[in-house]
Amino acid sequence: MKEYLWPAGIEEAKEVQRDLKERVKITPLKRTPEFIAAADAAFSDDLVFASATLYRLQELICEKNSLAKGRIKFPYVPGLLAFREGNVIIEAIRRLPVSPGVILIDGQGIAHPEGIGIASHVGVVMNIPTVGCAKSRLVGEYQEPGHAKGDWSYLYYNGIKVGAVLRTRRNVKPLFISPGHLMDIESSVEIIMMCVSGYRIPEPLRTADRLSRQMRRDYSEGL
DNA sequence: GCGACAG
DNA sequence: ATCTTGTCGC
Ligand SMILES: [Mg+2]
Repeated sequence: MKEYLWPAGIEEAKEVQRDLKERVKITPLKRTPEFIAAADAAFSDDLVFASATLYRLQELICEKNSLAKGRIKFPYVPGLLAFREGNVIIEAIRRLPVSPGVILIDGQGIAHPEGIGIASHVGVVMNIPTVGCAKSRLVGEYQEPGHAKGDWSYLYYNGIKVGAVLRTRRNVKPLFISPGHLMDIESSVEIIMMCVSGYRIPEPLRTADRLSRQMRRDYSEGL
């Protein structure tokens, strides 16, 4: 009665990361995908509500949504976010009618202490290109980007470029973008900018965020 | 030992 | 992330 029932403890989780990080591939995205997906999660006392949404990238129009639910199996530990919401998010993405050409994840890609944030983790597991889109910094140094929409600067970690600090809206706090898998920094910035519709957060992620919270609401109300 | 620390 | 009303600024 003192044991936590996690699939993997802190140490085991780190071992999984050491294994997965070797499979992360950073490379420019050749062709612009037709479909892009975004995923996010909301929480209640002991449940994880994940959602995934599918958009046509060029038109930026929503095509489909999907959901998945599970029990919380891991605490939030900076650097180990994937073990808290990764699995449920992956299940939600798998429930989409078509496999997306690229996925946006709420969190870091390789801009992570071990080079394997949740976006990279999900990308490697699903073997699909992913982009990490975080609202704040986990690691790295950078110079404040210009104040105009589209301005950005590189994010460095241990002297290496690991991402971009991107202004998606004029005079508003920038986003921390980093490639997850089968993607590079420049391609990531391009993809994100194609998804900004006037708000700081890219449209698909705004939708995923709303869906997961709506799901939690409906569930708590017994719907 | 202290401070930092995605969601 | 979540708990929550009003308030400031573009
Ligand atoms: Mg989130």
